Amino acid sequence: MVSPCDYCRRERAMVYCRSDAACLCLPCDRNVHSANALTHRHSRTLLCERCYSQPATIWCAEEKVSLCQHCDWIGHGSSVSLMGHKRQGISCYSGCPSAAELYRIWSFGLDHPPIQESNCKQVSGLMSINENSVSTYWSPSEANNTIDLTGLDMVHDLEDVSKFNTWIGSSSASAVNSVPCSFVQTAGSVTPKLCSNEKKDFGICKDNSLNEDFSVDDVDLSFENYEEIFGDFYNMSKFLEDDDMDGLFEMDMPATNSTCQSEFIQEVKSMQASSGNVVSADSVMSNPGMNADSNLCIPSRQAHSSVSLSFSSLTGESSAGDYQDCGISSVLTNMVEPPWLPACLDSSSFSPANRDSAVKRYKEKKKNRKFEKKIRYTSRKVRADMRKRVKGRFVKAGDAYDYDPLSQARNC
DNA sequence: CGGGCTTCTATTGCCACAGCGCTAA
DNA sequence: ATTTAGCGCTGTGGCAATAGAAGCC
Repeated sequence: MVSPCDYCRRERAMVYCRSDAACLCLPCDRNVHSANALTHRHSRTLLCERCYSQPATIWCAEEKVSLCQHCDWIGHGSSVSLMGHKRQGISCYSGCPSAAELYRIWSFGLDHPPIQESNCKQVSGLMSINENSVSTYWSPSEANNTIDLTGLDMVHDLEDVSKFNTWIGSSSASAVNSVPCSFVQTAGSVTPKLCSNEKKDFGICKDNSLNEDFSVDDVDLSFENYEEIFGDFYNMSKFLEDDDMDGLFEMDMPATNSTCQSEFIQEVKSMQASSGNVVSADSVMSNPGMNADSNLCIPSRQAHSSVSLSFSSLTGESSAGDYQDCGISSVLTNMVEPPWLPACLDSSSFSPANRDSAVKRYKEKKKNRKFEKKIRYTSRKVRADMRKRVKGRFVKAGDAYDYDPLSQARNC
């Protein structure tokens, strides 16, 4: 039974917002979550196409359906034949991603992008981070859970793991959650570990460092007219045939190097220490399809290293569980390789010159980045500065006060 | 090792009201 | 089509209350 959008009650619900516990159609998803900065951070994912009530965590490439853990378990865990289905993790996104980015996120098995560039209208929005699994899950009979390290053409001499998060077989919880890797923080070092039963210290980097160069800056993403774009989402073959998605987004392209990674680790540690909370990202977008299948134009490692990520408010406004559910925790723990990447980037666009330019732009933006309070209305500030208070609260003009900002005594 | 206590730090809510943005006349 | 009036909402800063973490016994 197809679920109607909880908001408009007219369109078919396609995404599930964990924060709102609501099933939304894409236009409403955008409307609701562009309302303010808080709703902007709500993590959403596809809706399970079986039960239409739970967030999907799995994309079954064979059946071409998105499934929640429960439905996946029922569907794939019970039958030997179905167990062999090739599946990918579906992760969450937040903010207001563009049509192209949503396409990239959910491009499992798509041959063509859903839109043309002209459909992509830029408005403010946080690009989110792809939570990409780091390892490849195979059925035990195939590879004994070995991690597929193919395709790791290390530009920066990093030891890394495959970006593919496709697996076959009955998915374990860790696999389904697409959180195959996390860090164990020890004194002075960060050691990655597999969350699955099989531990393998594959080493994010030789010096246990991560890439600092995640852009905190916003990346504008958005699109309008979801209907046009995703109206037939489930019939992917009808998507438009313009697959030239390059250039749709200008992305910061930070370099990956061990020094920066080390600094970044320290930043993360610092944030963890200061927040006392699980470090989480406010904007998380995943794109398992984009690199999970070789048919989908797997980007090069170099390309991965050049992707900008948008982090802010790392203190976690949503519950840790929310982020964990959608694998965001592993975004930070797996940040060795920013996974958010256009599906079919031409490798030539990551030439050394472009890369240097991108790095330069990134550095400049980072340098100029300010987290200080921003006054939007100076007139209101002036008024507030002049206003008299009682215990910090504004009082009516003429009322007795205990704080006069204009008082010389207070100002000294 | 866990509980209770203290200390420290960070976050949140409150207040009045000018002015913004929108709608209706 | 333009102007005006009215209304609801936003944002501004300092303080107190609250929450949470850390340290100690």
